[in-house]
Amino acid sequence: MSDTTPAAETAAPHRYTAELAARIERRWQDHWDEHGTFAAANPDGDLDGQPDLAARPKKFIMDMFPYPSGVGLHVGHPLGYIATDVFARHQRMTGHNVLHTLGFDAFGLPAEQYAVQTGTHPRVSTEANMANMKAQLRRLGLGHDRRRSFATIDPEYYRWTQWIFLQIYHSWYDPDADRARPIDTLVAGFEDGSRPVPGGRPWAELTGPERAEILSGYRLAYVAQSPVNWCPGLGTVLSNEEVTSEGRSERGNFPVFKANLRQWMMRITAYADRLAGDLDVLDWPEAIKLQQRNWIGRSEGARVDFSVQGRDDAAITIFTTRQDTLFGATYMVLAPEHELVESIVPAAWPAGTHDAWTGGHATPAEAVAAYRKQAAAKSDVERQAEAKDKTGVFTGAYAVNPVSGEPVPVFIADYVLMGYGTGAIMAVPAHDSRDFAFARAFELPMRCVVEPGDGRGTDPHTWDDAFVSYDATIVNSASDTISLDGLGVVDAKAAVTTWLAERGIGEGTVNYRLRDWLFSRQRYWGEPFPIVYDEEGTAHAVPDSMLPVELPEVDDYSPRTFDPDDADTSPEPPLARNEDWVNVQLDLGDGNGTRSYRRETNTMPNWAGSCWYELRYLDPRNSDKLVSAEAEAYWMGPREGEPAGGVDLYVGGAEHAVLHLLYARFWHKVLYDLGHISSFEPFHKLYNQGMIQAFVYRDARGIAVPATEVEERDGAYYHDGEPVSRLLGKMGKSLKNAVTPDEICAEYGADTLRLYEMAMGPLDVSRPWDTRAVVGQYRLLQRLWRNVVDESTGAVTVVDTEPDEATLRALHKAIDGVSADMAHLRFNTAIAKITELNNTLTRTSSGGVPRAVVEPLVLLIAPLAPHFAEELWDRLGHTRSLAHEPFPVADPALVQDEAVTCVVQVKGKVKARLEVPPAITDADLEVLALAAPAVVDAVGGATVRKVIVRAPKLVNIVV
RNA sequence: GCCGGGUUGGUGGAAGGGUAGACACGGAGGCCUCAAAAGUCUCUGUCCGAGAGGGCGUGCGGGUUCGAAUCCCGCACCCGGCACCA
Repeated sequence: MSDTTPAAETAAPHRYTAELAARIERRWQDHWDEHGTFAAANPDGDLDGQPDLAARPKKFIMDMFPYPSGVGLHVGHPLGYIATDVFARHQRMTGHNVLHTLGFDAFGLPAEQYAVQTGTHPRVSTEANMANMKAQLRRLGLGHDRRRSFATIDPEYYRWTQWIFLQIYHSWYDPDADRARPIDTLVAGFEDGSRPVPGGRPWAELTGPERAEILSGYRLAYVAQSPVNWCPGLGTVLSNEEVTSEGRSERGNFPVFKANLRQWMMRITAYADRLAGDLDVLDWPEAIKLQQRNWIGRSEGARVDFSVQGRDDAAITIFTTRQDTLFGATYMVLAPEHELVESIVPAAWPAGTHDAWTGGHATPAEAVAAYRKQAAAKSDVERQAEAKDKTGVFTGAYAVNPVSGEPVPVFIADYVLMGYGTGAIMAVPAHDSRDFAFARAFELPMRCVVEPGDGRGTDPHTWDDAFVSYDATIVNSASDTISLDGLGVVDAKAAVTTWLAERGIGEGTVNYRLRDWLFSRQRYWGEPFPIVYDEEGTAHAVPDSMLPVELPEVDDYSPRTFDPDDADTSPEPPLARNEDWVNVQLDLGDGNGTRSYRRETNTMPNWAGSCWYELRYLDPRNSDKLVSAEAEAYWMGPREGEPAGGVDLYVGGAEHAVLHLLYARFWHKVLYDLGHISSFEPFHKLYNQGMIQAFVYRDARGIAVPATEVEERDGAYYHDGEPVSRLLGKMGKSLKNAVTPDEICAEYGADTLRLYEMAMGPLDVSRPWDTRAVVGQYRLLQRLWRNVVDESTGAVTVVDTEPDEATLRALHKAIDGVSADMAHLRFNTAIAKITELNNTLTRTSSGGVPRAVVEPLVLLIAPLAPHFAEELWDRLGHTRSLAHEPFPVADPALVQDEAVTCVVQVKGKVKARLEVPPAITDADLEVLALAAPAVVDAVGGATVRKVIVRAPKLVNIVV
């Protein structure tokens, strides 16, 4: 494995080799474990005991925890873990009480699929995978507080996941208080009459199921019959967030169909506004904030009622963001599923109905029924593929444009979605490209009400597309009661909104793209719902005292999957097969005594466990509460610079931008509203690490060949003599390009691997792995080792003489730079500065390196190469781990060089370099520069028009 | 289509509007060695030149500035997100 031959080992038995690195690493990993070096102290509770630690400023540093997959880690996986470890170690050395640990997200599809593949129980394979991953991670020297680690599959953990579910279930969103409150407060309102009961009947007269049905409309977790994403290939339903824009499952890439099913939902839409608004106080990458904002899709506009001609009792309510174009609404469209459609359809086509509008049907009822059937049969994918071709049919009904009083025909068309806004729109073909396309196809009238600024004229019939602009003037928009002509878009909107509100036919509203979160899955390997159903089918919560509802042992835990393309299938939860578990006799403590119940057989999605794990790290053994108030306030409470509170640094992949991060924020806010925690955001600072990529080599058939067997000749690549293509891609077993941390550790040691991963480039950027280049960091450690230890005797060679001033300046410059880089996660440049300093020492200190320089240097590299640094620190005569040793602090007086190179430019070109003192004045420098021979030559007697002096680094002479 | 982010040597990458290419890999050469490995030293953007030196250079085209990889405008390409959301 090592490059060293036996002969060299005899010559240099104390060289820093892979073997020595392995010994050192094992030794220090054991030492840290034995001494609990990375234990973070809580202010109280069973993790207390180190008051001096708990008195320090805290830093809560977190990684997105892993799924314990069966294939093991490749070098890309630990990138973020190493980065947080380096940061955590640096923070520990700058006087912080640091909480850094790692748990496992062990429920869910990947674990289950692997278990199914290997034919073992998910718990058995998952636990084996976790043990394997823990061993792989331990080898990297990650400084985790092991006492705080757990897995989401631990019953003691998912007991609290179920508890939180019940908290959400037992809550409703009070719009007046703008927060979640216990459902009891709602019931109390219904009982005493202070809040009208939906349906109008007194609460006392309602039956149990009727009450349950009403409360379902308020609960933050509720069961509803609704169109959901059904994925036969996975055998489960999926949330909107888990379906790609191509209408396929994010996992497995199977087709997804709309099916109308009774499923658990989470009322995340109640939090849409806060989830969008609170992003402002978070220190997150703008790209991620933007993705969340887009997903939530807040849009301000107005609700407008259009009366239906000949029907005093019916009005069509639409949502628009362009109420300023109301005069331009020349027709309306309802979604095919809209509930009003049937009631507005007349018996016969109105006289003079355009042929193109009827779809060739004899009556409106026939036309509507045919179109509805056709629309329902279309999958989302088909619907999207045909997005450009607008289809629809006239309902035979006319509505009235409320401002102009003109009749407008009402269509149904599938380009209007039932799930957004009110499922109905006013169509303004002149100023909306979709309406324009539809109007062209159906020969509908258009009216220009926003003056085009591009010289196309005001006759829409001559246009190629709609004129869409927010920066333009309204025209053609006047009636007896209102005129918008001459107003800008913003003012016109305000005027229309006011006008509508005065007449009670509309108001300004806000709409969201976000839908409620589909929360149940038909899987075995997930948290059971703490819910049972009585004989009438009414859901009841399992009382807290009966938690956790444990996942039963079953013989057949594999999901029932189907032909991926067969939409005519329906989900079958594996738990439903277990009648003994499903049918129970329970006393729920609600006064009804022991009764028969059926358990809920769906399980929670794998996002559930990751929705709150940050909180459990704080107080992992608490059996009374999910987290003690003191621990939560200490580690996550709001404070200066972190107004929402939360984790100080959360590192993970950008692929969780919407899913995990949105769900976790939602749960956190519910817990905050209910008074369980003091922070109202879970993650204050978020950082997305890049991906480690690897070259994928493919032969003529397009099949990946093992990357290690590929040879390069003259810029081309060959495998077994055959040419292969090369493309940068992901690293993975299936692409035959995976490099494991174990291989690199064996060949160079974990410290080299850590350094290499951190030195490759900025943490947030993706870059290709290059095994050949790892040796560079190995050489750095060897050179630094040699500056301290004699390779043949093992003796420490540092000297106690004072370093010269140049060395001292180099040291303090490095300290200064490395400190700033560490604090800002710029580990690549920190390593460059350490390398530079070490190279300087190697070059200048042949008689032994002064201890006063080596010791700070060892501390500088300690967060990056901790075992290596601990070993040298020990050999330098220190008896305690350096984990809590103060990080070196630069002396400002020594940070600057004694002399700096000043560049003298003439017309922007460098003509001379001067060595000048850093404190030189502009005036002195100008004199020096103008006198330099090379400058005199370059100026050549021309008139100096201007001299720009930026002492001490630059002079620019303009002639 | 809309919204983000990016494009710097053979490679990964450095550069608060002020010496472009730090640090590292790879490559070339020297030293050490019987030899090799390891180590170490020098060179390594590109073109012209024996050399001193000079020209050109941060995806392309403009602009602002004494000075632009960096700021502004336009374009090309790559990556990511959303996608009939009214």
